[in-house]
Amino acid sequence: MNQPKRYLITAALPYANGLKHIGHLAGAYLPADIYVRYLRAQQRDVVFVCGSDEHGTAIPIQAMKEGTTAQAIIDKYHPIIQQNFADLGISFDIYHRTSAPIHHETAREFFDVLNKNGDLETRETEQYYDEQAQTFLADRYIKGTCPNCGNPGAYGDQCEKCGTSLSPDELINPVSTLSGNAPVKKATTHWYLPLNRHEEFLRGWILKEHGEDWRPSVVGQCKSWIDGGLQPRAVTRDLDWGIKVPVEGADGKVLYVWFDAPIGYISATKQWALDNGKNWEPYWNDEETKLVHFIGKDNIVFHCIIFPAMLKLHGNILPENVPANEFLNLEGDKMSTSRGWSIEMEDYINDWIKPENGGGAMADALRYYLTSIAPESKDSDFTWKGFQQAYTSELVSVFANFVNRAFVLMHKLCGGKVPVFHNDLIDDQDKQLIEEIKATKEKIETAIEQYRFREAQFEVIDLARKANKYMQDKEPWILAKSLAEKPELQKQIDNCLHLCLQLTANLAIFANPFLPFTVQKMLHMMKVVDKMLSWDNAGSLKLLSVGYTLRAPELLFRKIEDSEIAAQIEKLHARLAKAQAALAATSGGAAPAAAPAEKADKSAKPEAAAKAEIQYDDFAKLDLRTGTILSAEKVEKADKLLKLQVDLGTETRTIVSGIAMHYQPDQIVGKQVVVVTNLASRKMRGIESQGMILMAEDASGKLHFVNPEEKINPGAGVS
RNA sequence: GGCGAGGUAGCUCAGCUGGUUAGAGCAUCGGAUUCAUAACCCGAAGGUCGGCAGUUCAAGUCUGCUCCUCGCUACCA
Repeated sequence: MNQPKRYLITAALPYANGLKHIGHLAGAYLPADIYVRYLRAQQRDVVFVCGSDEHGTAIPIQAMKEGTTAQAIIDKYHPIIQQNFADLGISFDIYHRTSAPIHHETAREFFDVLNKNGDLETRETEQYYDEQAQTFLADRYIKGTCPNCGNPGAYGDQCEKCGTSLSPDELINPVSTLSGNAPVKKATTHWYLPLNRHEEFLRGWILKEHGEDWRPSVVGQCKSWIDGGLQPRAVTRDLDWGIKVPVEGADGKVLYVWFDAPIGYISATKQWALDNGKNWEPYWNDEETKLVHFIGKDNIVFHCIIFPAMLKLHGNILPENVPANEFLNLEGDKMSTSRGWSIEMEDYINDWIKPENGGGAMADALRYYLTSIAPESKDSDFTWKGFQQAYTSELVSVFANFVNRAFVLMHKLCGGKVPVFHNDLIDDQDKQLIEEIKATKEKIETAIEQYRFREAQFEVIDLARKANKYMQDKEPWILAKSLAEKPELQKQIDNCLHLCLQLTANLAIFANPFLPFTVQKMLHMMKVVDKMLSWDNAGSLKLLSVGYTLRAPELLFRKIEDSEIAAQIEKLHARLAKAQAALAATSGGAAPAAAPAEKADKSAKPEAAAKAEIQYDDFAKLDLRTGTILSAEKVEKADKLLKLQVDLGTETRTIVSGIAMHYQPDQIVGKQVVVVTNLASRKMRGIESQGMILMAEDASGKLHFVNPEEKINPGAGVS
């Protein structure tokens, strides 16, 4: 598609259960915004849609925790996130929300079409059901003991302490969080999207058609999924928060959030069209529309496999590209809101973007640094020092300094007006600079169109660098000293500054997608209007009219003091300490060691996970005994498992334990441990495990043996 | 364990179908300069291209093995 008729650009819908951090910004929203601003400058027909993802179980769960309703949660976060994006210059054409009626209609229609066409399957399965609440329980509504780490407050989909993904069936002693009762199994029917039917299509479309133009990591990830065998995926759930399944008798069932969320792109487009008197249909149905999804790498499977399969079945166009980014780390560690190691967009805005702190210029400062370290091909690292350095030595010293020099000199040496260019005096340096301007245009075009924003932005600064050198070589301030005896030198001064000013105007065009706030300031100084930023004007040397009076220079950026950076770093650590303390307080003295950032973000902080009260008889069912580890070896093809031989006095048992990440086999031989000896045996990795070792987890997530103060005889009862 | 993506100067990254002394920006050091937010300009130093073997006249670039990081996945009592 060389010149598409129109573009539809999407950025991943943020989940409306909390604030979003700068890693999200760097991963999806910023690159998408740069791309869109670039397209707009080219007068392309482009719509940039995004919005809050407001369904899914984490929303009502969050509501329970905050003691409010699901509706209140989304009504709280939706406007905050929307405003955060606006403050950072992310220029959505619409920031919609999936709770909107038009989205419900759109998603139901979508489901309906697939269902009526026979593109879905139904299956009956056994699911946990809360008899008191008379409802099926979504995974998140079931709690129990984590089979991996023993955390008693693990959820049915994931243990937040150890980060393990779970299914409700794996929980030990499952309990409904609605009534506190043990749930029962009950049959329920659900609709499935049989992805397995589309393997051939996906293989051809992704691997053959886009094997070259999509990012290697995206293609690789897809290939991995397809090769792993695509399975039917449940499209509906038993839950009361979401979009009702549009089928007779499907009461209490809603569309699974992964199904309705991407459809949010379509409903957002519809709403945008309504608001602007446009027709939405070509954007999703016409082959000449270029659809691009900007996402983080955690979203690849949805946007490259599942949603395209849905779109194809529904008769829509498919994405032309899905430029997924990797992750942004923070000062060397994974970013995670729940762990307290993150910079929320809101934090940055409060500390830097408020008018008294720097305003839009500081939004551009963040945009600049995040783009310069964009995790396009691998995870990258945000550091405050790096932020300050990139800002000071590139944005300010090279870019802003050139603009300032050109303006100051123009005012000092050319009477505050754009000087005339004397064509008869043009020299090789002038010609070369002019060539550089034109070359920059093409370099930026090529880079942006291939989603290489880091490189594109580099070219902007690089042009400013060349401009600095040009000015340095020409030295108009030196020439000015001899004007008295050689008045003809004024012509050379004029030529130099004429070019520098035209180049400044070009810089504004080039920088516009990246630094929109700064560029507005430049336009003001040059007394020109937005229209000048049209991409067609790039490369032109007639952007500023000869004789035109320009405003006095004003600094584009303020200085960032070392103390500010030190304060931010300090703040970061303070927040971490605070979050860790809060976690420790609520989860019985333990904090997650390394909860996966994304997963942790989508769920709220673990709450005190007190188990239901039991009677002595319940406890007495356990047969706990001391044992001594006689030998330990790593289990083949399993990262976490050790196979232990444990001496229980009267017998020696084989126990498989998930502690390999914490102990070397030879470290633990001879250790005394406490064993649950009457636990039903279970086979793991082909080894029969005849018991369970009790472990305690410390605040860092490390496991420790629970054992007698002094060594005693193996087989001693514990009670 | 399986799969995927990466591992190139202190940092962030370029290096296409193998071919002159492996490049850029930042940081560092030295010099020059003052129009400019001590910025700009010039110069220097800095890499056995994760490791080992192989193919080749020639490998950062191809093949095999291996180590490390990240992600997905399996295992998880």
